[in-house]
Amino acid sequence: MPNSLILQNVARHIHLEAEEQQHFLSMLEPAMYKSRQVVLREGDICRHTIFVTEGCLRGFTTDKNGYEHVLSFAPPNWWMADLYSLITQKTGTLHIQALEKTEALLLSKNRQEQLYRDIPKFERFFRILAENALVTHQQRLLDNMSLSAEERFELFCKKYPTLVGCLPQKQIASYIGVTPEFFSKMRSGMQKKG
Amino acid sequence: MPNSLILQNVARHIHLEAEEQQHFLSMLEPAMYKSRQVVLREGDICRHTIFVTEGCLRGFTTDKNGYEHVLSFAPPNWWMADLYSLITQKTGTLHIQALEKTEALLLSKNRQEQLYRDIPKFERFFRILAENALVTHQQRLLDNMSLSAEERFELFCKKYPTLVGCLPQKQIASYIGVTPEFFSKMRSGMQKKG
DNA sequence: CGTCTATTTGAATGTACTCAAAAGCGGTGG
DNA sequence: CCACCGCTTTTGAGTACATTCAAATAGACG
Repeated sequence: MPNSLILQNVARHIHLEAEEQQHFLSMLEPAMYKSRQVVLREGDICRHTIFVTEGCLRGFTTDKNGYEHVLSFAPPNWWMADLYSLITQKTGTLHIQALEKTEALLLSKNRQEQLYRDIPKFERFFRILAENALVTHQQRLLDNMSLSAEERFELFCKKYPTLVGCLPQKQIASYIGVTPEFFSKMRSGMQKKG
Repeated sequence: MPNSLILQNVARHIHLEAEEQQHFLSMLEPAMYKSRQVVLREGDICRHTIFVTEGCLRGFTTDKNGYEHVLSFAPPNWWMADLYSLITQKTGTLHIQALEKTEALLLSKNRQEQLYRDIPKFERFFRILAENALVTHQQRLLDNMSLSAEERFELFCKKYPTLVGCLPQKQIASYIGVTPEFFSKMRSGMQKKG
């Protein structure tokens, strides 16, 4: 079941023969995280690309005042890593933590490089993945610069309707870039209007 | 000269044989833009990946109040495109404009896809390019959420020392996400301190 | 149940914005 | 070469969006 999810995910961009599928799957290690478990902490070297099959991860940093800033959520069918650390194999700044009981498939840095050699199509796959993520991040950057907190929240609701219901407000506040206190006030203010 | 610059840029991530170099170069079209010339406007479909060899481009959006927000600068040796529009071939939201007299090499969408077929190594090249850009944008997003305008400006000065001197303040203000008025006040405030 | 965390509410504060106007600067044409 | 024009930068006053700190309330989980 986790295997079919990831194969389906890969199939969105490249076609694999049956043997290639098996080879790819053989490179993955399953992993389980319990709610709140820390998957990667600031200062660690990120050694895996993570594919979530069940549950939800969050990637965030902690600033000098101790406030957390969420970079991304990874519900099922999403990829997650501290990309800077993964690429450079230097210590990173991202925390990755499970928001609930989470199952994932891990592709180690070494195996990923092996994969590029064995099945070059994966260069294409991860190129497309990176390009799409880049588009998303560029848009989010522009949204953060040009929209009010309220508009950013509305956008979040439109883009991630399934997440809105199940995430703690605190996490959404941190994602759109406001304090939980302000987020709460904003919401009660919005209800009055419509 | 422009050709050697782009070959050097590509060589940072993949090795090309002499014939491959020639084939690659044959796919590029040179382009010249005069100062302030618009390269791509909002609503256009982006049909080329642009490599700047001389001068400087800026990519920005205009919000509903008419304010501009700079997504990126492209000095020599940098790539530029409206990636969303380039990937989807739908109309985009980015403006691209020359900040000064600028020379560039253009790789059309069609040719780029041809390039992936002819020389699959380019899948790797553009994967690495996209991944690095993604890391940069992720970091910038987090910086925008966790740092003050002053800290963001200091970071900009560190990261792009060559750009700081030659760009109009207005453009830097727009990149770090403040109004030109506030940027001016911030700078005069900073000088007094040190 | 009791504890721990998330959410709400309030008051005071601050960072950055808006609008308006003056001053500076660079290029262009007479 | 100077004068003018347009654009950028500066300065100031008033304002707004969002934060900080504190405390009360509500939920979730063992």
